[in-house]
Amino acid sequence: MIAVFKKYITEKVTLTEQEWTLIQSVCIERKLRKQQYLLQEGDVWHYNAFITKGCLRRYRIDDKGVEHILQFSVENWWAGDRDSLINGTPSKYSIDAIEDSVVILIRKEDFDMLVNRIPEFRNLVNIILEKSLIASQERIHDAISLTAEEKYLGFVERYPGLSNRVPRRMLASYLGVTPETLSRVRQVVMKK
Amino acid sequence: MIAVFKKYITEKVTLTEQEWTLIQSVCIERKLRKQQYLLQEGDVWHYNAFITKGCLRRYRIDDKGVEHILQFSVENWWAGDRDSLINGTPSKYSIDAIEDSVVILIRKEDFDMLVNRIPEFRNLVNIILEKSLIASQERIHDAISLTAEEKYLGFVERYPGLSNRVPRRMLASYLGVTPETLSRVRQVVMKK
DNA sequence: CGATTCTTTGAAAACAGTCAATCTGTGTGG
DNA sequence: CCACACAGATTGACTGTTTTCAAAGAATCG
Repeated sequence: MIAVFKKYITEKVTLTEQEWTLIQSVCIERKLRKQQYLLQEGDVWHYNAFITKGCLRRYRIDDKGVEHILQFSVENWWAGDRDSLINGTPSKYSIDAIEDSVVILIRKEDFDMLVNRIPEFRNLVNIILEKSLIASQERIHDAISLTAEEKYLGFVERYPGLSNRVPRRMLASYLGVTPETLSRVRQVVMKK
Repeated sequence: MIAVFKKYITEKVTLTEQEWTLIQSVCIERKLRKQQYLLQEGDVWHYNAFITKGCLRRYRIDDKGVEHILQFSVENWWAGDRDSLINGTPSKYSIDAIEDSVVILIRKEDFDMLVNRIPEFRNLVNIILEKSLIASQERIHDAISLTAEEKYLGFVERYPGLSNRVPRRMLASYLGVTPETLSRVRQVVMKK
């Protein structure tokens, strides 16, 4: 499954063979069964995780026991908890697999080494950061501006594949509405 | 007012005198009167802006003419539209001053030059990016999880100075509720 | 001081949430 | 392979919160 990662990397930046070998040398492949945790709330997160197969979610649980999903990550995207990683603090999030998945883990020290030794890699990481931030801003905008129906339609439009891939209650959680509300919203949308 | 910027920079990283001179050479100071635009929706944004005095807001206007504020920026923080800056696309946002303000503008080309020539500066920029992303994630969590009252209390706690500094209707817009709701929420909170 | 904008208040309507019951689909063990 | 159990999704009735619309009071600015 590391081939997926190589493809991803080489499509974005041009690397020498040595550079790729270096990257590969610090990659840890890990399989996750559906439901399995990659990170549990309270633990410290030490990696960057790239998903080569499957789908993960990062979420928090509030005082009332309700889950709130911050992110879905599928193949060719990254997962992890930046806050815990950078500050070394216990994570507020849990991450688990919602499908059988395969991820590539790179330890923070190794990742930093790659960033320092491979300028192209640094660029790539930076672009990802920028994109993530821009996407977060969009999501904030949607969260504070849109009705439940608009949020749902916006999600379907933005992530066409995902809306049929993740369970509805998780989609509801991601959108910040109850499963019941999502169900009703979908009914209305269907009739149009 | 450039002294504010120098203080900010030198508190975060150690620079040689030449490096600071280089930075200073590309800084453009601009005063903004209350209400004045720094960026108007539809324009392309070419800068990074550091606020040395005052307070700015970045916002969008929806189809119904309602403003939705994505960000407040006060002294010692940054403003701008990353999306437009990086992709060269017309901005979806407007940025204007909600107090008489002073900002330092650095053109994108100059900023990139600084990042390339001054490793410490690159680090600083990266840390800011990371922090912004972490903060955005927190805000998303709040937006999808909290009630109006909790959002308000959360804001007051997180930005104690700001809640009395920005007009209430703007605070409401930032939180994603109507001014009326915020007004009522505040009443309830006062009585406790 | 007058005009404008902002904030608050009130009442009604729209919207989303809750609770409970039913329906559906999936996976498991017999 | 079937039947059953279980979780997820939907539906209905109700409650509660937030919005909307309208108007009055407060603050701000020229």
